[in-house]
Amino acid sequence: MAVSRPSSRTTARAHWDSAATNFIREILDRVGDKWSVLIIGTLAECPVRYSELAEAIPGISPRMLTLTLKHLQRSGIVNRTAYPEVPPRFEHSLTDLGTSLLSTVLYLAAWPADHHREIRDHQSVSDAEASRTKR
Amino acid sequence: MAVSRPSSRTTARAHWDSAATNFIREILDRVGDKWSVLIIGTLAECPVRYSELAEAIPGISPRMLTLTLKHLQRSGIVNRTAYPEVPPRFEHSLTDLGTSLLSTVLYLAAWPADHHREIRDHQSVSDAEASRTKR
DNA sequence: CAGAATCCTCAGAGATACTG
DNA sequence: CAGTATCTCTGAGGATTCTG
Repeated sequence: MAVSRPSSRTTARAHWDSAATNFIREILDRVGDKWSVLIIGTLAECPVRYSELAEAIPGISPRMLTLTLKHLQRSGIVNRTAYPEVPPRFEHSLTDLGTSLLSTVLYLAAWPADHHREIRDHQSVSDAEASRTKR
Repeated sequence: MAVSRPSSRTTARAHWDSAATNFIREILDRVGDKWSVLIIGTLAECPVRYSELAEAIPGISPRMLTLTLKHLQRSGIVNRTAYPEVPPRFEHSLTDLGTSLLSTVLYLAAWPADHHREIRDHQSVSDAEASRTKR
């Protein structure tokens, strides 16, 4: 990662340059929220209608679905195509950029799957500690 | 990604099962916030003291640094070691779990770097559209 | 069907000041 | 040095209702 390490010996520690933090913000702005990843994952295979999205993602409100979709469209992740039919149909699909993002997100989602045991083991330990210090 | 696709033909669309959404929540809980990734990245190479972290991460308040560190400790990402010296010294380092998370986060951070051009190109397009519709 | 508008709330984030 | 303790305030997100 792009961390600048000043050559001067007076500053012993590296610090984040603004470019690196901007990269972090860039992805977190796109996939750091509650719904984006789920939407991106749902659009993975084929174009999806608004109501299908709402059905596929339990718990999302129409408001959040619309807002997140707009956000993803602005970010160039999602395409929205209108079909002037009756009843009206709007299909949402991933752009090329969105597809590339999907693959990194899949990588991300693999982490808790791969480390399931370590995560669970740690939790029992730290829960025990918490109850001990509380007493 | 673990998406269940019901075999019944009445439901055309896949929907997220709770295990899959839990995986998403799991990482987002850990790296979805503003500071966690920066802290994890700073701890990458060697143990770091509290004040070094504060210096390395511009703009973080003591409160957020403490809060995020505690959160990461609870999650088993970060170790905190106290050295009973004068002046007191506390070193924070990545656990094994934290190191594994770091590598997936580095992968994540590569995305905006790799797609820098596409992202920028799209932004000029959508900005132009925005100003056109606004008029 | 696919949303837009409106209202509400409450957790997260910052600033500031204090302490073992 | 390495944190707490308060206070405040913004804004993400939910519920509900209305519309092209």
